[in-house]
Amino acid sequence: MTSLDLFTREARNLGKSARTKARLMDAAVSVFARDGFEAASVNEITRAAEVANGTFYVYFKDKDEIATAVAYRIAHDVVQQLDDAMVGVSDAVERVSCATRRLLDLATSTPHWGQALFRAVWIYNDLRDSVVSYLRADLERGVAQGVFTVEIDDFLISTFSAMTMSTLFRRLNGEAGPDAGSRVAQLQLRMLGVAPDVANRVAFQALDPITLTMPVIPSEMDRSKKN
Amino acid sequence: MTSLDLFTREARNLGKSARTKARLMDAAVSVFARDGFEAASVNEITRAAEVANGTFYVYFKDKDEIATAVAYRIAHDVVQQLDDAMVGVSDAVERVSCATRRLLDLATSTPHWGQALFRAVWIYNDLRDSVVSYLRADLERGVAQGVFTVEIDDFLISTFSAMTMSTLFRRLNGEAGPDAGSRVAQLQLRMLGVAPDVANRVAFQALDPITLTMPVIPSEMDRSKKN
DNA sequence: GAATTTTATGAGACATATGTCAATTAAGCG
DNA sequence: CGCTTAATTGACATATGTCTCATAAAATTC
Repeated sequence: MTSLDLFTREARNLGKSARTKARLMDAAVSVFARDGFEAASVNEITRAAEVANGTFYVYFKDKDEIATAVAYRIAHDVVQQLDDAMVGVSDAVERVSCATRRLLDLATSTPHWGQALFRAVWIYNDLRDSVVSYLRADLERGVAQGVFTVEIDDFLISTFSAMTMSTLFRRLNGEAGPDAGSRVAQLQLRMLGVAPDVANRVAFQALDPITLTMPVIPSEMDRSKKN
Repeated sequence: MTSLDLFTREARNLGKSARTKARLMDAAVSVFARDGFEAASVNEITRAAEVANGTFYVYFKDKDEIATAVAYRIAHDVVQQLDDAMVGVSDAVERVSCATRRLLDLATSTPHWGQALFRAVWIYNDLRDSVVSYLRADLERGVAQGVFTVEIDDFLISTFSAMTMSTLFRRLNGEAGPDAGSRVAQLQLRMLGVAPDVANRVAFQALDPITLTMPVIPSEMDRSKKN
């Protein structure tokens, strides 16, 4: 078990069952991050969680189910926080740029979770859609404000997301440096129709250093998961 | 074995050994396309090739080796053809746009191979680099011609490629329609600094319908693979 | 604190994969 | 043809993984 046992910490005061489940989810995050979704095995997860193999099947039907549970939870928290961090910002150009940059900062600052987020968004389409609904709103706002000169539709949004996600991927692999967030934001803004000098200024302007953490809200979602 | 036994067809007049190897490679392509790189097993490949399990190991050390052989071969052919299809086009804007659109058309017209190409480029970094070296040349040409107003470096190229690749992915999944090539080309040109109206015109202008096919050159590369 | 329910355990049946090898079959050739 | 070499086979040893189930331990209730 690593020191990143965040689900566990969250479940500290809940029943034993909730705590065990949380241990498993934490373990899953680190195993997925280390070995990848496909290569990860249930055995490896239970070993990391320091529970017996059979215990796993009390809480999850199979590897896929724990993956989904973890993925949704992470994405939910991340989106929530990014959104919270932007109350008061009304300029669409800034919102779009900030969202990209903050997402990358956050995911990079906790690479385990970043990896998990990346794989989750990659694999689960509906999850991607939910992450992306916030983005759509900001893009449409920009069109309304007259600063974006593209048609906002699924194609654009997917392409935009792909730019962010590929940057996240390279950032996590060390192929891109700390300025990757600003750089991709700049390219995205140019693509959307923002004048190059404005894109450059906004994408590289300092970001007030809000601290975001990975999972925060001790929500009781996924209670009905056990069939 | 599917009807897309292209390696096999190519090896028709070669020795038995070459034909068996070709069967395996064809089988690998379709299994990889169906199950994905990681989920695919050697057993599944030999079953598809209708040869015994042991035969595989005569020709390839393991799954990775056949994957590499197939991947390099496909990428090599595709790049070759795209390049050939553009002799005489000197305008960088057109070159960049055509390359993206033609790659997508080609990969989509033979989805099996498109899948394999996608996964290959995704997984093998050096392969990506080789595909991408042509792109770099065109981008630099555009800067020299004064039509692109970005700095050409690894980050830009990766982002650019990610846009193409994500479009390929969605195209293969049916999430994007036939105009996806033009749309992504348009966005890429805007990103590079091409004026929106020019980007729009070039990306959507008709493409003379050159027929490209997946593997062409019966090259005898990877002869030294057998240790 | 005894009874009852919930939770955890880990051995093991079963499945599927990898890679090796001696035996078998097919090709090529004088 | 018959002989030699090349190619193919499939059983085998080994490994890894999934999931079940009888049972033990812990927690909760009365």
